[in-house]
Amino acid sequence: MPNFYITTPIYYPSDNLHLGHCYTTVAADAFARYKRLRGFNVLFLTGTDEHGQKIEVKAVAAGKTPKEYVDEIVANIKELWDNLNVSFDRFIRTTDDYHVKSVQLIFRKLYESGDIYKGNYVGKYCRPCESFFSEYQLINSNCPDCGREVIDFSEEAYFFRLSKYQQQLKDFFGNNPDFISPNSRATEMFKNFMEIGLSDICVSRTSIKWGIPVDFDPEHIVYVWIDALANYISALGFENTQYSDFASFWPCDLHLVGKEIMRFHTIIWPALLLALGLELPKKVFGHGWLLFGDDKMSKSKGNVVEPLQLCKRFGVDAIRYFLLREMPFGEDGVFSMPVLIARINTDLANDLGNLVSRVTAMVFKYFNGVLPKTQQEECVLREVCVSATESFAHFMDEFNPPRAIAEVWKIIVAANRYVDESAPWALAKESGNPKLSGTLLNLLEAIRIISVLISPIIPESAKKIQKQLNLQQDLYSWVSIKTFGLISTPQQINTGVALFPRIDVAQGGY
RNA sequence: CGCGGAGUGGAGCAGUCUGGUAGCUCGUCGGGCUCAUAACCCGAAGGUCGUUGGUUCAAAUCCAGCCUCCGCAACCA
Repeated sequence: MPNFYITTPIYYPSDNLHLGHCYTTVAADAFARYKRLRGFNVLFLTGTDEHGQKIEVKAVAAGKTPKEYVDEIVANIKELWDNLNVSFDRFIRTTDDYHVKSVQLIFRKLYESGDIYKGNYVGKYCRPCESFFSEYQLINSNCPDCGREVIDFSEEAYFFRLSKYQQQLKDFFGNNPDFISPNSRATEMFKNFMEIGLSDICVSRTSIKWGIPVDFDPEHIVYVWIDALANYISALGFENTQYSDFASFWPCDLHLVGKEIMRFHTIIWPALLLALGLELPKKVFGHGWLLFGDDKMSKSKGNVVEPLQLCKRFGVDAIRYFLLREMPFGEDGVFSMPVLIARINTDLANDLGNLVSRVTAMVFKYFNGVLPKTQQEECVLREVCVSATESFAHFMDEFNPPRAIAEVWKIIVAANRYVDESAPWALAKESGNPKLSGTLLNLLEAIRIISVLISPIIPESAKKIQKQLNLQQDLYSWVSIKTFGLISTPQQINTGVALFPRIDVAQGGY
């Protein structure tokens, strides 16, 4: 069985997560589930990046130690992933002992090889904000956050020789055109950074206390680059004894990240790996942002929709479906209540939910819930199912959920049309017409295939549908859905409640 | 002249790489059906594809200029 290693970014638990974080994680989950369905041995990693000044400050304000503070948030995050049915295999926290150990060993290794050296960090500092800025971040020579005066600042720090790897990185990009997806982001990275030239980056701070100390120079705290990025290999057991999956799962198949951290994952991270003599990841995919109204959704702007509340109100799968269906491939998408509700009502309730409902209802109405022994009727659905399954796989392999989902809906739409055109209620009037059971069999078959295809997207609903169909488990495998016509009759099916109740906007649905 | 992305019927988008009668979803209007979650199916109206110019037998699609909006711009996890 081939291995597949997929990661989300590790999230910063300075606050509870918002819907944007959910998007990244749910997308990664859908890919992980899809790969498992295709027979891959998947390792799906997520976690939290818990060090740094912002958390230190937040904890003090809350009257807690940093660890107490993040423990609480991390518990919330795990609850959130649980509610969203995120099937991660491993959860790493940068405060985990084994990670701390790995980071220290990595830092030491790079120092000994000369890729890390001691130098002087020069910048601007805003006292009230306790923040550092580079010269050109300043607005009118003042702090970009509060507008007050900044002072010159200099401290001893360790630097990583990023500049040394410029040519190697260029060569790598040239030889691996698919390394960065989508393509527009590759262009952006190349034009904005590679062509301008890379300079060394500062990888330690003495002004921060909450972090991993450099073990041979404990005044210095390892700065976020190495601390956070190293999670992808420490979680496999690189330079620690907690796990031993490095040999089998590295290099990573897919780092799924937001577009704002592309630079770290496509330039700094590969350079660090080169310095360590390790293989580079196969792909970094930079997705767009979930916009709320017209703004980027962010904690500081306060335009945050509470993910747990959304799940409670509309159901997990409605939220998962919305996120995966609505976000254009690699680009920004917009969230709003009306759009969410429209998606639920039209796609989920009217198309999918109603299809399952009307077909199963007919099996009960005409056959008391047991479809009798019958011949397969030739119909258009066979062709639609086969081609949609192929296209679905194609788009999922390209990490393009919206297009993949659209393929499933081609089957759903065709099945609804098939019901109308074959008019089972008319067939039912001629008692004993074998066409009636044959028609319903075709519809159950289509629903079977639909249930498998959507299982990575909306797993809970897929399971409910499969329970209603009441088929043997092996008819829900990927191999089985390539063939239309595997259900044998007689077949008893189960009743079920409405999969996706319509949201009544007039009744104050939101 | 910092870099990149976007501009397509009322709304949201696909199509642009590999030129060849402009497509999807929602909405609107008309019709059909009655199995179903007032759901489903069919049909219609509606766009000179931001703008100007060029290449071509032919351009939303290629080239050049311009306008508008957005994001990024090295230590902002």
